[in-house]
This record gives sequence, structure tokens and C-alpha cells, in this order.
Amino acid sequence: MVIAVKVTIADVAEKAGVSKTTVSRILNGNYDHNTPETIKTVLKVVKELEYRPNALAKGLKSMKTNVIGIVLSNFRNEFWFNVLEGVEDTCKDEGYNLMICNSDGDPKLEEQYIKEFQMRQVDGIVINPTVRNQPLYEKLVTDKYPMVVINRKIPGLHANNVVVDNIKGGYMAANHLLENGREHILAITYKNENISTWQERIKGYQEALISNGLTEDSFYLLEIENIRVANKQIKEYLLDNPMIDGVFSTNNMLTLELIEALKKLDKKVPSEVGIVGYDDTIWSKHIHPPLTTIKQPAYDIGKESAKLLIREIKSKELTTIKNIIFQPELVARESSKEIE
Amino acid sequence: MVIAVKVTIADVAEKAGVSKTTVSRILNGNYDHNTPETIKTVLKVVKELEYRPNALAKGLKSMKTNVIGIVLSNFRNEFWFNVLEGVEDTCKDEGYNLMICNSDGDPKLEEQYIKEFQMRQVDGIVINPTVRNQPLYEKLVTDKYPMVVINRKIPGLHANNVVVDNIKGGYMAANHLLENGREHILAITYKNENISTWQERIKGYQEALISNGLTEDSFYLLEIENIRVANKQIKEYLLDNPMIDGVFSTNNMLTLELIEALKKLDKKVPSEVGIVGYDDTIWSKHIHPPLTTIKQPAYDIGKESAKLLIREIKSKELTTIKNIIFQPELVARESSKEIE
DNA sequence: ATGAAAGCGCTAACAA
DNA sequence: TTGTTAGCGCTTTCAT
Repeated sequence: MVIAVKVTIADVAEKAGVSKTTVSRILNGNYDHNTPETIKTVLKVVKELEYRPNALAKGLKSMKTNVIGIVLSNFRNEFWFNVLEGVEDTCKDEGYNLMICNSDGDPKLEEQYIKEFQMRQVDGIVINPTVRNQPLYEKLVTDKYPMVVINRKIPGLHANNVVVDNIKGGYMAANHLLENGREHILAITYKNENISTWQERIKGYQEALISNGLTEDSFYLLEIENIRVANKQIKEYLLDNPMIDGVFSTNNMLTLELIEALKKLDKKVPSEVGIVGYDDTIWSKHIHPPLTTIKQPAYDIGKESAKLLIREIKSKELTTIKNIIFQPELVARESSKEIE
Repeated sequence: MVIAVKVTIADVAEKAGVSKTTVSRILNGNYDHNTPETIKTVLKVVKELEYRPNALAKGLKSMKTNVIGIVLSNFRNEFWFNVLEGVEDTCKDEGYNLMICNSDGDPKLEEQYIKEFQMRQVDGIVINPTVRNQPLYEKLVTDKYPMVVINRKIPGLHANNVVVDNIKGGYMAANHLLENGREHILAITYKNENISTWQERIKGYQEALISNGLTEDSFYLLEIENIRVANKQIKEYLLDNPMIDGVFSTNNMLTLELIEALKKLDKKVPSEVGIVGYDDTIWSKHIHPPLTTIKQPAYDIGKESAKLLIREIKSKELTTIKNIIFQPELVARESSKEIE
């Protein structure tokens, strides 16, 4: 049995009878000035000794780690896993590794994690911002720390941004319900004044109503305090507003609660209430009735975000800030079927 | 505006008028031998300069990074996200950061990722093994590389292992169906000869049938080649075996396909066919009819795995290998309701 | 074509 | 109580 001993470049050099420099050069593909024999022996010794470069030492010299970090605000939503898969795939393709953490929506935690990433000399970060850390984000920008802000907009922040057109998404949802004969459409969203995602989806909803000739009097908006009270809030709202015949849910967790609430109240979908949800989750088409959703290209968002970040990391010159806006898509199913 | 410049311990030392050693000591809490004034000035300068230690340099010295790596085989299953959340929470509590990658079930990729983790001097790894890399796993064990194998057993491998009792899970599922009047119970699983997870769930299913007085003639087993053909395979099987009145699905993705197939065949759940699925996913109780499932404590699995790993990392002496077995739980809902 | 030596930022013996 | 120095494993300039 071989006792595990860490083998360094010096061991390789010694055994191969050359200098560390030579080994380093060969390992890094600077073949140009080396004898074929030297190359061969060195490579052979590397194999024999199972030498693996120490990334720490390498990084210390070059101040590059080939690691990017991602700060998510939530591990409970399928959407983020698809994003993550995209990010991970890009990392694999580009030779990066991925550090991940979960701010859980807490700005303090977010700040701490970002600082840890920086201490670890992570080459750049992808972040779904809590939006409560404006000064921190600003600092990252002025420090020219490679960064991509994802899924949310931070007002006034001059940073790479990858988002989906949420106004459009909201518009499509509400418009679809109107087209299918609904007249009193409720929009359900999380209560959070600062998050562009929710604001925009609601804005789109409002625009759809207006462009269909309705007025502000026809806006029905329910803001959920948090997921735990969602069910209760929704039931109460629907009881107080029995005219509601269509619901646009801006979040897939809330959609599940909505369905639950409707079932409890014995309101039939779609005959009495039509539903459009957000995010075409894996279960959307399997629930009863199959759910009409606004689909977001989560995987591509992740993929492009990481690509954008790595592009910025690699480019020596100043890269211009880039703004990628993906388009949502309506997937029509039974839950929003036309009222006969 | 301040130009971003990386400030090192030397900068702090100089500005504070002390040596690097002193700064280092104070930063690491070795206050014991320092003047209160020294401490105060140093800390003040650290603040002013916004000094952040370079984790690379630190790690190079100590050969410890306070990073653990996790190798998942799948980013598409809610189960893993709950596991991940548990891991991440433990990391946060214990001051570790997390690197993540996705082997996607590919042994080659898995091996590459593990080696990368090692090059990065990751302190330890959590892995859901592809099971096709036996020599690699053995080597990690003999090298005493801190590791926790999760969710699957590797035969003969003397490593920390955190799993759920899958035999019990399979048993509970089948037994529950029998208790509720089902007589011809199909078990659906992925075709993969080597994965303990599937084998054990099927074993439990068989044990349940036998202990209920049935014989091997009553075993109905469908092995799915891959998720894309699942629907087709299931439909064909059910057509060929119309006596099936109960189905145990060993995986939540397959369950969705199963439901789809039953709908297509116009078989009513639970009146004609009773269903028990695996993993109490977020949508289980919302689909139609609400799904009876075998629930696994995914979050706790993640949490305990990371704790176990970090315990091993921190312990100087040889730790004894630990084997944690979680118990599954049956969540009874409508999909398996008794035949009247 | 190859090597010696300096140095990345930090810690820790050892000295003072 | 504090500082000097060596060195973690690697890359890279500058010699040769």
C-alpha cells in the first residue's frame, strides 16, 4: 500500500533530472523551447508520480483561480436549479469551477458571502441580488470586479445584467386571460417593494388590462406577506372578491397555494376561475388541470450569464457592460381555457 | 474615488508601524501577547484599508482551504436541491464554503471533477457516486481523503456513508398498496444494475409481497431505459398487463410520466389503479389526485453529511467510519386510497 | 534549451 | 511583546 504523500513540482523536477522551471513550462504547454526527450521524460515522471499541480500555489502567483462564485437567494425553486445547471455547464466547458452559496434573501448574509468569495480570489460572481445592498453592488462595479447581475435589475447600477422581460411576461399572462373571456383578473405576487421582478410582472399585467380597455378600477392585486400565510391570504381575498374569474400568479410556489385555496373554496378551474402561473415547472403539465404558464428560459439564463461573466474575466481591456434580455413564452394549457 | 488596489498584510503592517507577524497574529485572534494599543491600532488600520486576507496565500501555508466540494449526479431533481440546502446550511454554520459540480452520472466527468477538487486542495468531498469508479473511490479511501458517500452504497467501500433505508421505503410502499386492497402491483424503476438505491427499493417491494403471502409470480417489474422513453414504456406495459391495479414508482420523475400514461389510457386513480411515489416533492400534494409518497429527509441528509465530513476534516486522529441511515416515511394521500 | 532565483501573501519557528 | 526569517508550491524574468 502506498502512503499518500503530496508530490510537488520539485519532486517531479528531481526525478526527471531537470529544474522546476522546465517542468512548469512543459506542464503549461510552453513546449516551444524544449527537447522532445525532455518533454517526454518529464511527462513520464508526471504520470508515474501522479503529480497534480496545486491550484492554490498557482493561483497565488497568477491571482487567478478559475473559479466563479454564484450567490443565489433561494434553494427552493426549480427555476434556480435550471439556472444553476446552465451555469455549471458553461463552467465545465470553459474550465472553471463553481462556488455556490445561498443568501436566502438576507442582505447581511449576501454581503458576507460576497466578501468571502473575494477573499478566495474568485475570478468573478453571478448574483441574484437581494436588492438591499446597493452600496456593496456599487463598490463591486467601481472596483471592476467581474460580475453579472441576474434575474433582477438594480436601478442605476452599471453592471452586466441578464434578465427576462417580466413586463412582457405579465402582459402575456393577463392578456391571455382576457382573451379567454375572463373579466375580473387578480394578480398575486410577493410583497416586496424593491424587487424589479414582481414590480414588472405586475406592470405588464396592468398594461394588458389597460390596452384591453379596462381602467385602474379593474386592477385586483394581492400581495402575499410570505409563503406560510399565502394560503390563508388567498382564501380570504377570494372570499371577499367573489367576482374574480381569472388569476395571474407571478410565482410558481404561490400557484400551488392558489390551487390549494381554490380547491378548498370549491371553485372550479377553469370553468369558474382561469389560472396562469409563472415558470413552466416540471409539474405544470401534470397537475389538475394542466397549468397554463409563462415559461422562462432558465437554463439559457444560467448559461449566458456564466458566458458573459467569463468573457469579462478573460478580456483584458474594459468590456462594455452588456444587458441580455430573454423573452418569456406563454404555454397554454387547460387551466386558462376559454369560458364558453 | 478610490482606485481598487489589493491591500496585503504588508500594507497594514507598514501603516500600523508593526511587523506582518503582529498583524497576522492579531487577525487570527492570538491576542495573548499583544499590547491593547497595538491591537487597537492594527484593527483600526485593517478597517481603514478594508484589508481582507487572501485565502489563497493562507491556504498555501496551511494546506487547508475551508472549502468542501460536492459532486452531484443530477441537477434535475428536487431531492438534490433539498440535500444541497442542508449541505449549504452546515457549511455556513461551520465556516466552510462550498464548491459544486454535476457529474451528470458520467464516471469520466466524475473522476475529472474529483481530481480538480483535489488540486484545489478542497478539504473534503461529499459525493453521490456514479458507482462506476470503484478504483477511484478506493484510492480516495486509502489516501485518507475526507469523504462522505451519499445516497448510494458502494459495495465493499470503507467510507462514511449517509443513506436512507431504501429497502424499508420499498417495503412500505408495496405493503401500503396491498393493505389498501391492491393485488397486482407493478414496481417501476430505472434500469441500472449497479445502483443500490433502485435495487433496494425493489428488494423492499418484493419483501412486502412475500410477507403478504405472495410469490415471485406476483412480482411485476418495469425497468425504464431512460426518462425520454418512460412514457412509452409505461403505456405499453400497462396495456400488456391490464390486471395491474397498483403501481409503486421508485422515482419522482417517473411518477409524473406514470400519471401521464394512466391519463392517456384513461385509467382512473385511485379507483382503478393505486399509486405510491417516491420523494415527497413540493407538488405531490397538489397533483390530481394528491399523491401518496415515500418521503425522504433530504435536507437532513445534506445537513448530516456535511457535518460528518467536517467532523472528519477537523479531527486529527483517525476517525472511525460512520454510517448514517435515515428512515423514510409514508405520506398517505388519495392516490392510494382503498378500493371499496 | 534550461536553470537560478525572486516573489505571490501569508504563517510560524525562533530570536530578541 | 514584537520582529526576522524561512518557506508553503508555483511561475517567470533574466541569465547562461
